[in-house]
Amino acid sequence: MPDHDSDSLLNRQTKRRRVDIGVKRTVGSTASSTAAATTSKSNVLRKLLKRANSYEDTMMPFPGTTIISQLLKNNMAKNGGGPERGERGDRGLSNASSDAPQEDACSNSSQDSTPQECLSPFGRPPGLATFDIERLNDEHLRAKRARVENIIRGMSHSPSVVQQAPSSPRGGEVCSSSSRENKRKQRLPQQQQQSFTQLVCQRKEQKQEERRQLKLQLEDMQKQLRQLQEKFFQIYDSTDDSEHNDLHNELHNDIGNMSEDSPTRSDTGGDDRGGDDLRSDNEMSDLDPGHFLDRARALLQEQALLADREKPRREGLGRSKAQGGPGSSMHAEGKQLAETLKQELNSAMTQVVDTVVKVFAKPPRPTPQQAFPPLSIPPERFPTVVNGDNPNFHTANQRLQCFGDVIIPNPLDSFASMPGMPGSTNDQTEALPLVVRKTPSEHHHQSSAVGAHGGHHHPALHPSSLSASMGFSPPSFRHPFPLPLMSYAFQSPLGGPTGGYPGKDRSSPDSMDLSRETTSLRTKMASGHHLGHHHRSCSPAHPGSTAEGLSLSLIKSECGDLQDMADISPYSGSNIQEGLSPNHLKKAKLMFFYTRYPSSNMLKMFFSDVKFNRCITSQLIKWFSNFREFYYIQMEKFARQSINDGVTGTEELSVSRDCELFRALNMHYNKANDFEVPDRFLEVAEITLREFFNAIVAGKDVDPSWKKAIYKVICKLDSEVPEVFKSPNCLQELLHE
DNA sequence: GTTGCACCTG
DNA sequence: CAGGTGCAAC
Repeated sequence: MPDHDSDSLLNRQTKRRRVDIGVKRTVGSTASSTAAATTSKSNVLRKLLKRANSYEDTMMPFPGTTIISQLLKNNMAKNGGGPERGERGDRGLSNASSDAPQEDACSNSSQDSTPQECLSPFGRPPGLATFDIERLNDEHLRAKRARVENIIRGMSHSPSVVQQAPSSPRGGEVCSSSSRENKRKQRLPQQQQQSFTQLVCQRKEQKQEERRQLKLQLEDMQKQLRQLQEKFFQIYDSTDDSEHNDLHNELHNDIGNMSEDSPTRSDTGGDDRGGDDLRSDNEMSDLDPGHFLDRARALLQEQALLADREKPRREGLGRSKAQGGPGSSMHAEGKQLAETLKQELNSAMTQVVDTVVKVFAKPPRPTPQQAFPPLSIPPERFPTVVNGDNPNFHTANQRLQCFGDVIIPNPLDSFASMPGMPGSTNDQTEALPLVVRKTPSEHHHQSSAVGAHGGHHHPALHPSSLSASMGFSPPSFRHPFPLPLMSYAFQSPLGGPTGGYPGKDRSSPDSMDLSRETTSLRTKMASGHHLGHHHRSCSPAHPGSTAEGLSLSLIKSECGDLQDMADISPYSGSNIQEGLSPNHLKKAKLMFFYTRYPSSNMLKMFFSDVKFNRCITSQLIKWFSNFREFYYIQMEKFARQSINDGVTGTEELSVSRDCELFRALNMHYNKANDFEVPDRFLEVAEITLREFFNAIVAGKDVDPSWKKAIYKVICKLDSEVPEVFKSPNCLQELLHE
C-alpha cells in the first residue's frame, strides 16, 4: 500500500507538474485563444452574417435588413475594418471581399443553411433548369454554369438591390453580394470576373448616388443646426464666455463631425471630438445614420445641458431644474429658448430620421410587416458607441440584435423598453440580443416562472455576467435567464438543421465580455457531455450579491435541466430552492466545524431545502473541498510556524479558542462569530496541527504526497452534525441561541 | 463512465 | 470561492 501510494503519488506528482504545465497549457491555450480571439470574433460575425444572409435568401428580404446591413457595414468600416478585416487582411480585399474563405463559408453554410449551398453552386437550380443535369458531374461545366447563373442573377438584380444583399459587413464594399455569391465568385475565371466587376461598378455608382443625396441632406441639416447654434450663442456668448467656449467648440465640432466619416470616430473609441474635425469630408459615403442620429441627439442634450447650466449658476449647485425658482427674466428667457431649441432640434432630427429612412428604405422591396421597423432602433442605442464603450462589442451586439431579432420576433421587448430612457445607455440592453426566446417545453421548471415569456426579465438580465463589468447592480430578483446560457441552450433549435452551438466558438467577442463563469459555463454546455466529469463547475456562485438564490440558482437549474433532468424530481414544493444561497454557504461553513468530509447523502439531508441535482451536489462538495483546503493550509502554516518558534513536541501544541490558529479558522468559517464552535472542532484542529507538526518534523513533507496520510486521519474525525442543521431555518435557530 | 478528491490558479 | 485538471476508486 505505501509503495503503491508513493508510486502513484510520485506519479501523481509528475502529473502535478504536468498540471503546472497544464496551467501553462491553459495559458497557452489562452494565448492561442486570444490569438484565435480575433478569429473567433470574426467567426461570430460571420455566423451572424451568414445567418442573415441565409435568412435574406430564404425568408424574403425586407427593408430592415437593408438598413441594418448598411449600418453594419458602416460600423464595420468604422472599426477599422473590424475584426474581420484584421483577420482576413491578407486574404485581400483586393481580391474582392468576395474572397470569403471557402472552407469557412462552407462550414457556415453547413451550420445554418442548406448544405447544398456548400456542396455545389446548384444549390438553387430553379433559374437554370434548362441545363443538362447529366453534365453536372463535370466539374468544369459545373463551374461554368455557376458563372452563368451568377451573371444572370446579377443582371436581374435591380441596382438598388445591391443594398439588400451586402449584409456582409466584412468589407464587402466593392462586391456587396451575399456570401453565397462570394463563394461562387471564387470559382469564377477572370474573364467572367470582369463582367461581374462591371456589375459591381454599376452598383457602386448607384450607391454613390444615394450617398450624395444623403450628404446633401445632411449638409442641409448641418446648416440648420448651425443656425440654431448661432441663435443660441448670440444670446449666451455674452453672459459667460469662458464657460461656453468649450461647449461652443464642442457644438461646432459636433457639427463638423457630423459630416465626418464615422469610422474615424469609432476608431478612437467614440468621443474624439478633440478638434481634428476638419478632416476631409470627401468620404461622406460611409456616413452612419445611426451615428448621425446619435450626434444629433448628443447635440440636443448638450444644448439642453447648456441651458440648464445657467440655472445652477444662479441657483446654486442643484441639478434640479427648479422651475419655480426665483427665476430672473434672463433665466426664463433662456429656458424658453432652450425649449425652443429642443423642439427645433427634435423636429430637425425627426426630419433627418425620416430622410435617412426614406433613402435607405428605397430599395423596391415590398414592405412586409416585419418586426423590425427600419430605424425603430432608438438613437439611444448608439450613444453607447459614442460614449467610448467598446464599439466592437456594441456593434457586434447590434448586429446580433439586428440579425437575431429579424428572424425571431424580438424576444425581450427590448425596443419597447428603451425609448424614453434617453442617454441612459441601458447597458443590459446591449446584450439582449444574446437572448433567444426559450421555448416553453425547454424550460418547464420553476424557472419558467421567472418570466421567459413575461417580457419583464431584462431589468435584471444576466446579473451575473454584466453586473460586474458594467456596474449593474441587480435589485432583489427572481432572476431572469442567464443570457449566455440561453444563448447556448437555445441556439440549437435556431441554428438550422445541423443545429448546435459550434463548439469551437469558445471565445466569441460577446463571451469575452461576459463573466468568466457564464462564459465557461456556456463553453462547457457547448461541449456537451464532455462536461460530464467536472460538471460542478457549472454553477457560478454569486457570493457578493445580497439577494438569495441569485442567478446561480437558475444557472444551476439550467445545468441540472440540461444535464440530468432526472435528478430533480422529488422537489416541487414551493420551499425548495433551485440554487445555493449565501446562507447555504454560511450553513455549510458552520457544518464544517462538525464534518470535514460530508458525504453527498449527508449534504442532501442537510440541505433539504435545495433542489438537488448534480451541479448542486458538486458545488456543495466543492465548498467543503475549499473549506478543507483552507483548513489544511492553515494547519500546515501554523505547524511550520510553531516549529520555527522552537516547539519541539506536540504536547506543546494545543488549539484553544484564543489561539491564532483558531482565530484564523473561525474568521473563515464563522466570520460573524455568531456561532459557538464546538469543542470537538478544537480537538480535531489540534490533532490536525499535531499531525502536520509531526510530519514536518519527520521530514515527510519532502514527499509530495505527505499530506495524504494526514487526510486519512482527519477524515475519520468527523462528528455528527446536529439535527438543527437539517432545518432550513437552522441559521436563525443557531445564531439566535 | 461516474464520482470524489487534491492541487493549482485566478 | 470557483474553474480546471489529473487521478483513483467504484
